[in-house]
Amino acid sequence: MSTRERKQREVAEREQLFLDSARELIREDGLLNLAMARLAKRCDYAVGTLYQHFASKEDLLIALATVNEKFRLELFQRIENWDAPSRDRMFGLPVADMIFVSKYPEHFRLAQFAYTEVVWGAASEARRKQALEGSRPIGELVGRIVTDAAECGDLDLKGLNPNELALGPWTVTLGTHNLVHTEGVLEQYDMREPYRLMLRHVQNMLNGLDWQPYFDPSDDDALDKKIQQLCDEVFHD
Amino acid sequence: MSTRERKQREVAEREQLFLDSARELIREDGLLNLAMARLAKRCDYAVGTLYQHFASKEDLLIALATVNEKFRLELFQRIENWDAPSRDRMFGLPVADMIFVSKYPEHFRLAQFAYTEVVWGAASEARRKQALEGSRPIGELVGRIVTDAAECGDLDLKGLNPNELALGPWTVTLGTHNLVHTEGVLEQYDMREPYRLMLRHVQNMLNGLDWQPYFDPSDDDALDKKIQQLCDEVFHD
DNA sequence: ATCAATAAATGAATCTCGTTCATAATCTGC
DNA sequence: GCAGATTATGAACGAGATTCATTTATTGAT
Repeated sequence: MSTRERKQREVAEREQLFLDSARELIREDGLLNLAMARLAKRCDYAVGTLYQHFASKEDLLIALATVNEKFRLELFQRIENWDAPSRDRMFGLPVADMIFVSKYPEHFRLAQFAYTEVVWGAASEARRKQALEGSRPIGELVGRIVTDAAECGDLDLKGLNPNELALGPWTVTLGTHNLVHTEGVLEQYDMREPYRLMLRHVQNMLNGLDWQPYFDPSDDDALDKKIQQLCDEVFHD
Repeated sequence: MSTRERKQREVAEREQLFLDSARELIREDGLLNLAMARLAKRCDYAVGTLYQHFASKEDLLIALATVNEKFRLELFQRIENWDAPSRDRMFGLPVADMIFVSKYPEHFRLAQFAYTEVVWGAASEARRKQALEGSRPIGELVGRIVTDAAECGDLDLKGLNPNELALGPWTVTLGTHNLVHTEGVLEQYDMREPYRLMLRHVQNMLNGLDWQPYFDPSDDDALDKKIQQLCDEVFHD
């Protein structure tokens, strides 16, 4: 029955339109100025229609964060499929995040807010489940890289499970994303290149974990080369 | 003129009352359910009076985050004055954060939100300045510990300035705080003790930075002993 | 003690925005 | 072309942030 399929496609397209426009509006006016009525108007639909897709404003925010993460997962997958030593793949993840941020500059600000108790709690059960389902593959992917490293002898887990070990680099990247979105603070300490420092500190941490082969984080040229290599071999676009 | 002084003290006390009550309300009903009218009522004042202290709701949130950080600074200062090797003092900071969190469990959720562009932007210029002034001593304190470590030979900065180096452990702790307040995620990976992992990963990172003396992060007993030592010698209360 | 001048407190009124739902429009199968 | 079902609409409602005209309290001089 092609009518039903067309219908479904139209609904999906409309949802995409709402989400894309929401992203635009947030970029223009900021997260807290996102108004459901304005969003509906920009899309030439009535507010009621908007509410047929999203149970609440919070529901929409979670949905938006979730679709953003899909693109992030895609970048991560390209890293996973990259034929390189485990340590380079692990290091590739924060590099992928930098690329992700350049495409979705508002994502981590949104995520910070969206996964907050109140927003999370005001989203529908289905939406929350969808969000968790969406983040699971990322966790699994990182877990696989860690497990792989342990199996091939690049890394000793020292009693941690792969997720617990991955938490280290995870907090470094998450903390950096959050600091970047914290007004005034990085400026106060005159740090111009937080993301470059993030990469360096991830390398520091991987060294601290004895993840082989050792990398000299103070060697700026070597870091540049690694990044360049990633861009050439994985993100050539 | 004692009348004027009394007046000023009364105003300051009232401001404290507003802030304390706001903290209570947030703990009870969550951040987004904080209503200015309810807050005023709980304090037995009219909304207009509340607005004589805070230019807006956002202004109040920034003020609240700022006073919380004062207590955090006090804990950090006790670490700084502690007569111990530089590495133990550096490690003491995340331990202080754990104690801080047990006293102000909502602080980092609030901070996450409050330092967001929109809230930050809606606060008064004076309030923002006050917030930055309040955070500066913390940065300086951490910077002093790093500088001290470099000077006494425990640490090689390898081209970073003290703040840039401190950014590493900072992102680990900040990232952890944020993950703790992110609903559903840590549960998904079955991580029961995020703060203990935080300490372990900070040690990993300090090892990666070659901050002497080396510490074995996989030695659970040694970690327990370090924490116990800190509690005995610095936080005996 | 009294009074005018000043400062502070008040809360009803306004405005914005999220959400609902009775009604209108559209679609579906016959 | 039509009855019944489905979907879209936007006016109406409610909650909450903010304002400001009015009331109340304080001060200093007589």
